[in-house]
Amino acid sequence: MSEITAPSRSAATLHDVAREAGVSLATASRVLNGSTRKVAESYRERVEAAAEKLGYTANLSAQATARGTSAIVALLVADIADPYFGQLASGVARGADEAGLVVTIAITERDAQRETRLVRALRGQRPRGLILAASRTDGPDSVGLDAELAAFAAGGGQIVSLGPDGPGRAVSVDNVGGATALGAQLAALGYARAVIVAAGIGIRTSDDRVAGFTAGFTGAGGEIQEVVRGGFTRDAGYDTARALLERGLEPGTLVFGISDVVAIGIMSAVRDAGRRVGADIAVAGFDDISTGRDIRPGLTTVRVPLEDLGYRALHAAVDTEWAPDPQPLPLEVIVRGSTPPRT
Amino acid sequence: MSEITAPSRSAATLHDVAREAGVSLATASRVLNGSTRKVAESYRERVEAAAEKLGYTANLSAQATARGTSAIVALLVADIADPYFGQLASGVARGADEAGLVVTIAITERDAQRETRLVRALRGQRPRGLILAASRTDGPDSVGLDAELAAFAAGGGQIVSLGPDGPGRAVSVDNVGGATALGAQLAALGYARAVIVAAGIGIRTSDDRVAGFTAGFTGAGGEIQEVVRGGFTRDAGYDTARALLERGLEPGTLVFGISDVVAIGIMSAVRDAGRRVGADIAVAGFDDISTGRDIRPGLTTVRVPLEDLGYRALHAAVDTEWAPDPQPLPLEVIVRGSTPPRT
DNA sequence: ACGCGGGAGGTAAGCGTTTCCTGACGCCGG
DNA sequence: CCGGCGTCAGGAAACGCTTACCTCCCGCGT
Repeated sequence: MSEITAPSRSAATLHDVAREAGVSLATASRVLNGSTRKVAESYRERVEAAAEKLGYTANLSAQATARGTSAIVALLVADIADPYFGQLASGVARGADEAGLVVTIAITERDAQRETRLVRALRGQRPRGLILAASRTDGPDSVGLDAELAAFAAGGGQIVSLGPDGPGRAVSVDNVGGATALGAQLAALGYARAVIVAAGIGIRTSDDRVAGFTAGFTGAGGEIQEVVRGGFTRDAGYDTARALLERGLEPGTLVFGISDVVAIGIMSAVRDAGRRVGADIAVAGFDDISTGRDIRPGLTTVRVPLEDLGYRALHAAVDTEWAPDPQPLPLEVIVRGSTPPRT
Repeated sequence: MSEITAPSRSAATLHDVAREAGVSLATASRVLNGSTRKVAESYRERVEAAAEKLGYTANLSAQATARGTSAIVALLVADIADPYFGQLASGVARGADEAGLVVTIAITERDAQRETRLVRALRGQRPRGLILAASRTDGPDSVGLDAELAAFAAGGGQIVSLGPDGPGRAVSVDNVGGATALGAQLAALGYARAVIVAAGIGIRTSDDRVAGFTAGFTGAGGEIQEVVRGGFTRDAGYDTARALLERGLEPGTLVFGISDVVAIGIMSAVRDAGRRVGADIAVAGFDDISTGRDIRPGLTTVRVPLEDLGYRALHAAVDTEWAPDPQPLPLEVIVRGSTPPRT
């Protein structure tokens, strides 16, 4: 037992530990926070015991200022309640945990100004890396963002973009290839007419999927009747599909939603219009979020390894050695009941 | 134009700004980072211009060490890909953004040891508050956790628990009341027999919902045939329901899943067993996650304002003035197609 | 004209760590 | 027995920021 430890209002510091162990700050630091230097076993034990006793945990902020580098990775997503981003974030978090890093998360709500503001706020933490998962458009609003990102990069931070042409390192999947395969396979199933519910023009993910699907579908003899624009949300899918249905949609038409979330909205709109998903109006999506397994009919889609993608993004953000994947991750088409064979 | 600014490998510091503006550190600090003291307009402008020019953003780590208090709130969830936690996290993030705080997130994967480790890691950031949303059990593993939480609280951090009897401030909903209402309403719909698929004994949320549902259902003349134990996941629901179905389940039985995620698993199991959800086996859940809207039949459930809950949790974590809600948030029963009237 | 008070900028002492550098000590070879 | 060298603990200077305190100056009252 040592002196009475006042139930302090602030956490134990390294100083406290050193005093308790009867060693210098330097020694305590070396023992507790990975230094390459050797410390005599007896000292080491004393320090460890003291730390344990006091419940000491290094103050990461102080560590960051002293070391000039933080143990933080920032993640920017459009909407964490969206399963797409949820699964992605899962992978990021797993990788961060393995690497002993902490993830801070911010939500853009798909608002460019907000995104700029958030990047600026996150920049304050001097994170090692910043993962941009909020599929953003390069509209006029992006100028402020670019400045923030440039400042971040200038400060030595690593930017990672999901998708092939964002700033920083890129982690991407083969949207074009996956969509092409999907289109071809659905045409082979007997679909002749398709409508695409896409997001805005200029959003690379959307554009690639539209292009791929179009190529695959028409290449196999199908016809794209229309590409309508919504967004990446369930409600966008619902509303867009609803408008489509009101204008009239022939039975047997296939509606391709740019993502599963959109496709799920489409399915609901179809049903609310009194039509049957599958038998009457076929629906396909993209991503294979886990919900797709549980809705009926099951949603035909393209499987994207979202968690894996998040994991890769994390590594792209923090590894010093990094090479872009030689080719984007290949994707797999999954046919379920929402697109029954049509013969 | 001033001297040549080397494209530095590290971000601009307050020092740089002060030099650029030709003022002292103190003045620059006062201008840029909220101080009560007045600074002459001319100085203010100079500093602001310099900051703008250099793309300066305060180093939050340094700020935290200097001020002795961080702008961070930590959030611990079981699984961020689970829509329940996703919606919750949404509310937390929104509140944090409003309050100018940053959220760091960690994922327990429902593993008590991991949770302990994560709390320790998060503690390193000296967050203002720690929101415990990972519904944890108070098993033997919790002793390490309790020590970490105590240490966190001793350091002046505010702990917030979701649910009525965790450590720190509590933010909770009226699980008992909601479940009672649900049970009563379903009994009134004509259901006479129910099976409950719950999580482990000792998990308060599960216990409360079981107790409430039982009270409501039996109170209105129904009979609880069995309470089986799984977990809070979709797969737990699926597997448990599957076992139940293999043992035989009379048509007209109601299966109450402890959460929507579980109920969705149950629905899939029912269908995979060749039975019909609703007409044959009725299913009800709890939470009203957004997926419930899009599956067919719609899932009967109790609406929990998850995002709002997250928002409240954030405020419980950071507000100095705080009083527990006089009574837990009331909940609303939502009857959908998964429990058709049975007459 | 002088003294005094108050307003506002600067100086410097922290905050909790890391890390460079000094210096004590022990061991070896000559 | 002494010098040299290697080892390892400790002192102290950073890191980027905040803030208590000091100082200076201006304007006012008498």
